[in-house]
Amino acid sequence: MTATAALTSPRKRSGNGAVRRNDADEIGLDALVGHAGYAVRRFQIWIFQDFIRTLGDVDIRPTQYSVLTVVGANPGLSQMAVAKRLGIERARLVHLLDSLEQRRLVKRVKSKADRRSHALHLTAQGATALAKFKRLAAEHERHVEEKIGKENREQLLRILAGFT
Amino acid sequence: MTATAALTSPRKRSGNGAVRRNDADEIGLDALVGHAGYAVRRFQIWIFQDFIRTLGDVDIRPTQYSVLTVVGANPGLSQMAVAKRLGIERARLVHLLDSLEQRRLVKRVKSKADRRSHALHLTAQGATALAKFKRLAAEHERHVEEKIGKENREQLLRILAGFT
DNA sequence: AAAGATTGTTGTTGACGACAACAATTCGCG
DNA sequence: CGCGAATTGTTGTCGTCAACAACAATCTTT
Repeated sequence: MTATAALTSPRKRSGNGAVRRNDADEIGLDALVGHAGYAVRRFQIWIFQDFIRTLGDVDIRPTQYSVLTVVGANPGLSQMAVAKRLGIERARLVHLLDSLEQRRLVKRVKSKADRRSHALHLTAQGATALAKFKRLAAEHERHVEEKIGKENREQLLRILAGFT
Repeated sequence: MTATAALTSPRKRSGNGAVRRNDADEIGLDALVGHAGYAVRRFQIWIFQDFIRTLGDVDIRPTQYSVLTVVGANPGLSQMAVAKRLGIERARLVHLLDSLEQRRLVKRVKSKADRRSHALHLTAQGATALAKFKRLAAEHERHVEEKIGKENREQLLRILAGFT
């Protein structure tokens, strides 16, 4: 089960007689191939890069998109509620909202019911912008489908549904 | 397909008559549920937290583990080769190796063949330590299995095999 | 009314990815 | 052969993100 790499193709050699194995595809991952976390991590990096590239023109990153989506679907939520729902630190959400509010996509309304908290709403501008973001995000999702296959993507969503 | 939350359980009310919907399970994610990236991201966070907790006693993080595993399976690799294979910036790998070398788990040997590069090896101490890390990592992997199911984990590894 | 909890905010720390610059060394090509 | 181009390890900066800790303002509990 161990040295997979050492057995196959003839090795390139440099000036002297030393073995060169710099080529990535000859290097075995050993135990790493059995770890879900490694594969998931690599996939997550790929998927975020594609998302960022696909929504590059509108300059929206995955976390910003998730906040806009949730606020759009649940107007009036407090920052605490959004943070809890998305698994974001409330300290971090502060900066995210600062940015989104500066761009006039979201507004913080002082809650009458609980004067500690802010009720979050999309601006009119934010609502139309979000519609565009969703179209681009759907395009990104098609990239994912092309990469891993339609059935695999659906299977993946089913397997991981519990984490949303 | 929209307001899933608004229909069910009776709402808690605060002092006045305002509706409270702070409870996370009442908040809809809207378009987010169809996005693989969101699910993958949440899962990846969960899985890394479990890895870090399970290997907490030995103070090894996922990236460190991946470096040790690859060096252990391919002694003599250059830093560049390891970085490329694992998708790590070579600048970042420098710090990772600094830490691992200080802990006497890895050593950088000046390569005779190419005097620019370092050949990476586990120390004897590093080899026995890695064996322990692998046992703990296998324990972590069982946690994953318990969380999503044996078949689902295998399915996941199959779907994402291309990213390793 | 007093004690305790919650909300938004600010700040710090550390892991991480992306980039840019640099010296030492090797490689490619004329 | 020799010289310019490329590679390797290193240092440094910048921005993202998770995890904490502290704080003032404001509820809630008793």
